[in-house]
Amino acid sequence: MASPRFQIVSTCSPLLCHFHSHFPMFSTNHSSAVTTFPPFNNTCTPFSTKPNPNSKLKPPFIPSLCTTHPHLKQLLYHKSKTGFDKLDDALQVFDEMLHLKPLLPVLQFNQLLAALVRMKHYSVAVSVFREMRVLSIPVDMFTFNTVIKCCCHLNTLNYAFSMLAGIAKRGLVPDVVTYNTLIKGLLSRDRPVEAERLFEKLVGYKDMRPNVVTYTTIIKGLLSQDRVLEAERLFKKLIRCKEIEPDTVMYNTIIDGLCKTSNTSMAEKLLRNMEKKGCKPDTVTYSMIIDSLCKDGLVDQALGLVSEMNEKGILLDVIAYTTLLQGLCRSKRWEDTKRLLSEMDVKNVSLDLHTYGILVDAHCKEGRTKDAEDVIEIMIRKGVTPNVITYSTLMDGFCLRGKIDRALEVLNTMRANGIVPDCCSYNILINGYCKRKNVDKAIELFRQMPAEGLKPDVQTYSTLIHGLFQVGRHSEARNIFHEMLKKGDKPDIVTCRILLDGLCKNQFINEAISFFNILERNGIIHDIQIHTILIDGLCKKSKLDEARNIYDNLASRGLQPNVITHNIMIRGLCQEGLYEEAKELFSKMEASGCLPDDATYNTIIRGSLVNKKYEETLVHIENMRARCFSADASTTSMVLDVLSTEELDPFVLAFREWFLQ
DNA sequence: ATAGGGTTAG
Repeated sequence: MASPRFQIVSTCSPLLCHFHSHFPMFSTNHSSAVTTFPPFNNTCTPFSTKPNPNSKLKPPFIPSLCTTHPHLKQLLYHKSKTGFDKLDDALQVFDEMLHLKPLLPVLQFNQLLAALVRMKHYSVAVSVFREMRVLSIPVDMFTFNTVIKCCCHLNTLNYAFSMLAGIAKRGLVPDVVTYNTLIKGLLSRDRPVEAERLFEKLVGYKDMRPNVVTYTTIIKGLLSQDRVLEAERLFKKLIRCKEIEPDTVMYNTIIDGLCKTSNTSMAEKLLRNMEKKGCKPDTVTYSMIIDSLCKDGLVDQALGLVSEMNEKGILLDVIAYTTLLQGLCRSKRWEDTKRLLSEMDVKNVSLDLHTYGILVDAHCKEGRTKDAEDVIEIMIRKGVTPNVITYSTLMDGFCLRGKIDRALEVLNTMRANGIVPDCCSYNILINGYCKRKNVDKAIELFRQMPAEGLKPDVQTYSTLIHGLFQVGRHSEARNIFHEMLKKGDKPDIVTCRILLDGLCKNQFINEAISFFNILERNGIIHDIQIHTILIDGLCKKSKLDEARNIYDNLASRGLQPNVITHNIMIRGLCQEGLYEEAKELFSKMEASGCLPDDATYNTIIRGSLVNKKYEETLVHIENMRARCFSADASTTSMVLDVLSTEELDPFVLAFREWFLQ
C-alpha cells in the first residue's frame, strides 16, 4: 500500500533551510507574514531568524542559467514544462528574476511556479509565492490557482481556502479552475461532503458553468467512493442533456475508476462506447484496461488489446509496456516476457525505474535473487538509479528465501549508495525475522527505527504482533498492540485479523469471541476474513454449533463466504463426524459460484477417509484429478495409511490403482 | 508560449 510521501512537509528542514539560505534578506523583517503558513509550524519556517548551520553562503554559479531578458523568458517557458534539474537552479533563477529591472511580467513568475509544481516542490512553490507577495510582485488568477494546487498537495486545505480572501482583496474573482482544484483537493482528502457543497455553489453561479474537468473530477470522486451507479447516472445525464462533450481524459478517468472497483468488463464496454462516440482511446485508456485484465489473470485478453493497439497504430509507451510486463511476470509467462523485452528494445522504448523494479520483483518471487541482483547491476549501467523501492524489493526476495543476512547486506548497500531506508524497508526485514521465528531480532530492528528517524507504521506493528503470536508470546503481542494505541496509531482491518487469529491460536477463544463482539458492536467488521478466522477458531475448539451459527448468518450480513471459509467449515464438519453435512456444503458451494480449490478437495477426501466413506473417496479423487489438482502431503499419508489398514475394502482396492499411479 | 481532470513497482 503506497502512502503519499510529502517528505518536504514532514521533514521539511533540509530543502526549506536551503531555500532560506538564498534569501537571507528576509530572515528577520517579514517573519510575521510567513509564520502563519501551516506546514512550517514553528520548527521550520522558511525565513526563520535562526541561522542555518548547513547553509552554503552562495550557491554555485550555473553558467547555463546566465540570464539576459529574452533568454530567461525562453528558459522559463521550457522549464515550466519540464521542471528544473535541481531545485537550486530554480531558486537561483528566481533570485535573478527578483533583481531584474524592470520587473518581468507575471507570466514568467507563474512559469517558475509551474516548474516547481512539476518538480513536486510544492512547499517551495508556496514559499516563493509568499515571497512574491511580500515584495509586491503582481499576481493573477494563474498564480493563485497554481498555489492553491500546491496547498492541496500539501494537505493544507485551510490555507488553500484562505487564498479566496486574498483573491477577493486583489479584486480578482475565483474561476472554474479554482473551483475544480479545490474540489479535487477536498475529494483527495476524503471530504466528499464539502466537495459536493462547493460543486453546488459552482452550479449556482450564473456566469460560471461547471465544465468537463469539473464533471470529470466529480465522477472520479463518486467512483472512488464506490458509488458506481450514481457516477453512471450522472455521466449519462450529462451526455443526454449535452451539458458537456466527454473527452478522452474524462473517459479515461471513468475507465480507471471502473477498473479500480473491479468492473473491468464495464470498463471495456466504455472503451467500445467511446469509440462509437468518436472519441479516440489513447495509450492511457488501453494501459489501464490491460493492467486490470492482467490483475484479473486474463493475460490473453490483455494481449488481445495490445494487438488491437498495434492495428490502430496506438504506440505502447514505457508505462504500457511496464504494465504488460508485470502481468506477464505475475502469470509466469517468461517466454512472452522475453519477447516483450526484445520488442521494447527494437522499438527503442527504454526501461525506466518502474520497469526494472518489476523485473527485480519477478526474479525475487521466483527465488532467483542472483538474477534480481544482475538486473540492478544492469540498470545502474544503463544510467537508471535504483531507489529505496528497488532495494527493498531485493531485500524482500532474500527474506523470502530465508536469507536475512543477505537482506541486511542490501540494506547496507543502499545506505552506502546514499539511499535512506524507509519504513517499508524495515517492515520487510521485521517480517523476514518473524517468518524465521526470530522475533527478538525483529524487535531489535523495530526499536532501532526511531534512531533512523523512522516511525513504525500500522504494518510494522501488525507484523510484529503477528510474529509474537506465532511463537506463542501472546502477552508481548498484547503489549505491542497497546504501545501502538498509546502512540496514536490506529489499528486497521489487518491488525484486527491478526489479533483475532492470534487470540484463537493461543487458546484464548473466549477473549477472541469478545474481541469479535466488540468489533461487531463498533460496526467495523464488514469483512469475511474476520468471520472466517473466528469460525476456524471455534471449529478447532470443537465449538461447531457456534461456528455454524456465524456461518449461517453471513448472508444476512451481506457477506459472501469464500473458498477458505468453506474449506474451514467442511473440515470442521468432517472432524465432528458430520460428513454428510460437509458433503452437502461441498456441493452447495459450487452451485453458489464458489469454486472448490485444491485444499477443498484435499479436505473432503480426508473427511471421507476419516469417516470411512471409501466409495466417496474414490469419486472425490476422480473429480480432483479431473480438475488437475493433486493430493497434498497430509492427504497422501492418510491414503497410504488406509491402504495398509483397510486392504480388504473393495473401494479401497479400487482407488489404490488410482492413487499409486 | 503560464493554471484545473487520466496510467505503472515494495
